[in-house]
Amino acid sequence: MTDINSGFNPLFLREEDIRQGIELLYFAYRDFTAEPDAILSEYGFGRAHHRVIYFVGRNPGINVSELLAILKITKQSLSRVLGQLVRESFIEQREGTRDRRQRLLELTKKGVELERRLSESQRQRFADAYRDAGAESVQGFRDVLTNMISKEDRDRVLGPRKIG
Amino acid sequence: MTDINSGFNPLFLREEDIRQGIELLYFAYRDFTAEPDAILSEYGFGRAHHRVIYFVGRNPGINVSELLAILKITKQSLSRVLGQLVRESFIEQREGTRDRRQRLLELTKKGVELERRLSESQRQRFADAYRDAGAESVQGFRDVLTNMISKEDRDRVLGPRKIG
DNA sequence: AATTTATGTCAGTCATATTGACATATATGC
DNA sequence: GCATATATGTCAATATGACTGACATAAATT
Repeated sequence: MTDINSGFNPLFLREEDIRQGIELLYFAYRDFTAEPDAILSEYGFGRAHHRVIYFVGRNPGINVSELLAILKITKQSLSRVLGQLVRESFIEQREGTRDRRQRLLELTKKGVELERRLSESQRQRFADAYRDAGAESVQGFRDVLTNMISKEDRDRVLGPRKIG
Repeated sequence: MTDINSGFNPLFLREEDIRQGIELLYFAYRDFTAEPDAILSEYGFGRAHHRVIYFVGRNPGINVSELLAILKITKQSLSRVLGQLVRESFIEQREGTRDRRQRLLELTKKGVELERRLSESQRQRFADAYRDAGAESVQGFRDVLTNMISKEDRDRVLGPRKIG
């Protein structure tokens, strides 16, 4: 096995490809979240708050059930985080019109500002990667990641959602 | 702003690209870790154990400091997880030869088996995504993710490491 | 009127991370 | 050889974000 990189052993190469893919995903995800995490800590928030702010911003008027379905966490877990965001006026709730039991969520002006600030750092990182890798690479990036996502979640990323 | 998808507003489209990238990364990472997480819970382990097993497997003979540098966690955090893995014979330690203070880590047979089992589920997911997206896409995937990783970590993923 | 649904809340637990302080053994520089 | 730096370990306290289980309320549905 001295010919590791010469293509004699495709099975080994495949294994190496996988390992590289795993590491790329691990490090990219970690670095991608590092800066938002730092911003959030200024507010005493964590990554969970970011996710709530993100998906409420992305789906204005979303109700609690649908938010839980996207995040795949329990209502007890969401409760504390969402409660904080509402109390500190990053998110506001209104009663559902068709169903008055629902709480429809949306970002306040303050919430929109924080969301912008958080995505800006990610936008920058993405834009840099986009520029350095080129448009074709970006399409490949999308295709591979999309295929890695379970069907259920895939619709969420790709499909034009109508919520609320 | 009725022409959202017609290309009149490149700034908006760029914004949409970013959002899609963010979501792809979020969902892909979550789904990618879901199956290993389930396997780990059989052993009473969590994702932290996976990371330790993974990087020790990838770098046999790694010492504690270098492992800490890769994981970017505190030694107190590592301690509990690594301690468990050592006590339960997934990882063994030997004294450094050049420096007897060092604990050089490697997987036991049992550890290698668990590592295999964990990566197998990820290998499968990656292989499926690879097949569906095609070889060119995989290269794009790699390029974009690589550019998203901070320089420091980039060497870790790409460079041939010699540790121990 | 009975049941289901949307949401909330109380209480306890767990995993993973943190900071700070201190301990020990070994290596290294003067 | 002594002083200092390094590699590692450990005790203690704390925070975040997740979990399960049980119970409560209001509104919608059948």
